[in-house]
Order: sequence, then C-alpha cells, then structure tokens
Amino acid sequence: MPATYDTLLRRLQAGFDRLSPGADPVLRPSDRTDYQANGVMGLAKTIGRPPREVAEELLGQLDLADLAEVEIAGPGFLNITLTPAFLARQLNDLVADARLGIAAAEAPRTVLIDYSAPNVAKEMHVGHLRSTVIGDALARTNRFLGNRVIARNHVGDWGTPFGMLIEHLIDLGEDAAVQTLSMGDLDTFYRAARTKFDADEHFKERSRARVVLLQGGDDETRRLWRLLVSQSIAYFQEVYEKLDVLLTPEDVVGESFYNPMLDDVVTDLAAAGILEESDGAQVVFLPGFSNRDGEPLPLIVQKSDEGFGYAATDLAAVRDRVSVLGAHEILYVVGAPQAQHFDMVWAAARAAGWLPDSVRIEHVAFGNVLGPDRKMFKTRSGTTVKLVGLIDEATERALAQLNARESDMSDEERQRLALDLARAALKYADLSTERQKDYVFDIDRMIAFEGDTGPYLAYAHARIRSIFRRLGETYVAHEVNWSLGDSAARQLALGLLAFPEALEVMTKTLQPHRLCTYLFDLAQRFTSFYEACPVLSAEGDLRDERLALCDLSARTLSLGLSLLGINAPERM
RNA sequence: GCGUCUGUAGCUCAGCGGAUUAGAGCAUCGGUCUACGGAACCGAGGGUCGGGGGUUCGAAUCCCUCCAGACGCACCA
Repeated sequence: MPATYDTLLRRLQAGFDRLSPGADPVLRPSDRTDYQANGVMGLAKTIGRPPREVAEELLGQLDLADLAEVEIAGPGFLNITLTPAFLARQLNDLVADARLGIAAAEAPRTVLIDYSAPNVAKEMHVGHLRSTVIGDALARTNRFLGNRVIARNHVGDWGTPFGMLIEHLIDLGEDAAVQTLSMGDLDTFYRAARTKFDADEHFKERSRARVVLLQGGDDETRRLWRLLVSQSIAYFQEVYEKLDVLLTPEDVVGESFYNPMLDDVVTDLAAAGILEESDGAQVVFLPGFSNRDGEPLPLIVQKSDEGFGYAATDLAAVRDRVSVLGAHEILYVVGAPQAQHFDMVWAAARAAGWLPDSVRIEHVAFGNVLGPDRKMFKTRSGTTVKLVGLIDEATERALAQLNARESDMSDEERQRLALDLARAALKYADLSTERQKDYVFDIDRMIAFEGDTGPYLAYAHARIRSIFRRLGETYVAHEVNWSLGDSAARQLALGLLAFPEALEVMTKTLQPHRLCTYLFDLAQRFTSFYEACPVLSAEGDLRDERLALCDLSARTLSLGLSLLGINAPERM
C-alpha cells in the first residue's frame, strides 16, 4: 500500500510540475489541519506571480478530490484535510498489512554497518554503548526494509599493545589469565600489563620482542594471541546478549583480518602515484587537510619504522568492503572525534579508485556520554564506567520499581521484565537524542516509568495489550466502518498512518532519534485517545473502530521499538 | 592558528524556511477519579531560541561576524 504521505505528495507534485517542473510542494504535517503544502510561495517567486493567484490555479488543476479537501490560507498555504473515505481506505489497508505500510525493498541493497568495535583485553565502556546500540538499530531497520545487512565488529585485536598483553598473560600463567578474562575483569588485566610496561624496563623489552614475534607469525605467540582474542570475544558476546544486541562472533572481523592486505595497500597506492615519502613515512597528501602549522597534513599509511597505522587498516577495509563484499552503503558508527580521519581515508580511497561515488559511505558520528557534571562520564574514582555495570544497575532499579507495585507476577517473571525495562531505558535514552551531540547520562531519568523514556513506551504498549486480554476472545484484525468522530481517535489514526514517514526519515538521516520522537508522540496520542474513548464498553462499529485503533497502536509501537532493539512486553 | 560539532524554559531535550501563543519530558502549581492498568489524562506558570548583523513576503532554522564550550589537527588506534 502506498503511504498516505507519498500518495498526497505524488498528486501535489503533478500539479506543481505543470507550473514549474521539479518544484517542491513542501508537504508537511500541520498543526492546523492534517497536512499543509508550503511550496506555493517559493513556486510563485520562481515564476514571478502572486502566490495567492498561483494557489488558486493549482487548486483548479489538482486532482485531490478523492483524497482531501484543500483550502488556501494565509499568504498561499495549501491546507489539506483528508476525506473520511480516504482515511478509511488507508486505515483498512494498514489493518491488513503486517508491515504497517512499509514496503520491503524491491531492489535490496547491501548495507555494511561497522559498529561496536571494542578492544581485545579491554573493558567495554559507555562509549561502546552508543556505537553498539545505534549500530544495532540501523542493522535491524535495514533488515526490516529488506536490505542485506553485513555487520562488522571492527575489534581492536592487533598492534603494539599485544606485546605487553601477551607477556603479561605469560607472567600470570595461562589458566589464571583465562580465569581473569572469563570473569570479565578485563580492566584489571589491561591495567596490570600497562603498569608493568610503564615501570619495568625489562618487561618493556620483552613486550617489544613479543610484538616482533607476533607480527612474524611465530606459532606459540599466535596461539597466545588467539587465546586473548577468543576470551575477549566470548566476554563481548555476553555483553551483547545482556544488551539484546544482534551481533555475533561471526560479525567480528578485527583489525588483524586486514593485516595481510596492508602491503598491497602500500604497493597499489604507490602504483596509483599518490603515495609519497615524508619524514621516512609513506603518506598520502590530500587537498584540504592541514595541520596546526598550516602545512599539508598527511595520511600516514606506513610509519617510518615500516609498521602500519590504522589508516592502512581502514583503507584495506574500505577496499575489501566495496570490491569483495559489494557494499552499496557503508556506515561507520564511530565517535565524532574520528571525523577527520575518515574524511582523509575516504578521500585517499577515492583517489586510489577504490571507492566509487555510487557507494554511500557515511560516518554515523556520535557525541560523548557525559556525567551529571557535564564532563566525560567517569566513576567517582575517575575510571571509565563499565557497560555491564550500567545494565546491572538499571536492572536493579527497574526491579525495585516493580517490587514497589502490587502484582501477581512471579519473581522470575519480574526479573525478566526488569531486564527488558533496563534495556529499554538504556537504549531509548541513548537513541532518543540527536546522536552527534554529547548527552548527559542520568540513570534515574532514563529508568523512570513516566516521561519520554523507554519504560513509558513499554507501558503504553502493555496497557493496550491488556485490553485484548480482557476482550476474552482472540482478536482478529478486520476491516472497519470508520467514523473517527472523536478528535482524539482521528489524531491517533493520523499518527498511525505516519509511521512510514518516520522510518524513512530515520534511514535517510541515520538518526534513530527521529523514530523515537515519532513513537513517543504516538504513545501520547494513544493515551489521550484511551482517556477519551472507552473501548470495551463501546458497541457496534464504534467498538470495532476503537479496537482496530488499539491493535494498530500496539503493533506500531511494538514494531517501531523492535527496530530500535527494544522489546515491548505483553504486560508489566 | 586551522577545522569539525554544539549553544532553545530551572533541568534534560525535540523543532522538517513558514501562519498572532517556539514545543515535549522532568521539576513546580492546579484540576480530572466507582479507574478497558492513576506507571494515566487535562490545564497553568516559566523562553528577547548565546550576542549582533544580513538574505527573505516569512528565520530557532540559511549566510556573515563575535562570544562561550567540546573535540580533532604526522607516525596510538
């Protein structure tokens, strides 16, 4: 079924095209009526005629009679009020559509999403929460839209720190090390290694020698390295499952994966004639990038010691993703500070001919997580905040709130629900603000059952489902004789029809908060309706209509939340 | 110094070049109640949209400039 907005837009566009091809009708939801088209004024200007006159002419030409009533208002706005018949048609289509108006892509695209990316033998902290949760939402949404999603967890599993990590593992003994790591106490392990490295000259020497062995492919060293990596991945997987994120160990394609490709990167950049030597390093100079002295800023592909930096790895990754994996879109869900790095890597990749313009490549940048003091979120002792700790704390708080209420739920059920609500709280809080801004992490606010929170949305959904439990029979969605006499019901219906727009905006802008805002607005429309329009005590067509609105609301909330990675429980 | 991002109500945030009152949520104050789950709903107060210019019929939104903050700017990733 064509979405309501699209249907209107197509018809309007036809009218606008006749006066000036391609003129944007600027169709928007309106607070005065259902929709408004603001494009007349702009159009009038380009063709040099008075706006009201243009509006009159458009009105005469527009073929909208079966959809809406149109009125000219103010300087030349077109106010569009959907006809009851059109609304009814759209709603009945929606009722019958399991996808709630969202078509699956006819030509699926391959969308590669690079997200999460924790470091081996290092704790996952709040920064990883953002990447993981945003990436998961984009992955779920794209899958639902029918695209082929390739998730890539670009784990930090290579580089100089591994010398010291492996030596520390040897010092501890494998069994003890494995035990520490499997307990998820990665920070202790990493810090201990780092402390020795900084304090003990002999240890530092061993570490350096070990890096050489690792890079040289020494069997025993590789075995120890794999042990570190596999232990860490197992731990990350626990965190993902706790968060209910879809990443799996198969999605882990760490930095080491690109290692064998790095020599070719250098060779081929040189062959393309864009590589040059600078201070002993192999670099690419790209127009438009300069350092703090105003001199050209290079992208360092190979260091003067012949080692490779992350620029080389990222170049190899772009190349692999385009040419081997055939990605049409590549989305990097990585913190905002990396913006310049990615700009440079992509510019170099384009210059080398590895990144055609047809590939959409985007840095889905996000801001920092701040503490209540608006500084980087840290524990009282100044260390970074463990991600699992946050989930656990949120779960405890949710449980405390559930326990404070009367309920016949078993302890087990309550425990499960608390985890669901904790995830909802954490994810919704993270996703509901514009992602490139820093945001203040406030666990009390996000876990609150009232306000613009995940738990509130879950509650709205659970309350609807309870109506259907009371119904006493299985509800089967079916066509309805719509009247929508009550304004709250009509507002809800319009909200339900706008779901495809919300999703489209989210995928276009890569801003999950657009979908959050929509869902919260929908939940509010529902509760207003719920107050004003008794469902079960109504009769005949009216009852049918209200049940259908409830059903659609629950389905939209549930689907919308699921695309954000949030489960909406049946009851709470 | 250069660059990127940010500045909207007491707090946390939306806001798509549009229409006398710039919206939510929290907090504050006041209502609704034999209630299909009050974890709700309805309402009020609270803002010269960082300052100043400009473009436009029309600017929180676009441009310039200044102020404030965050981050980045050659061999860590």
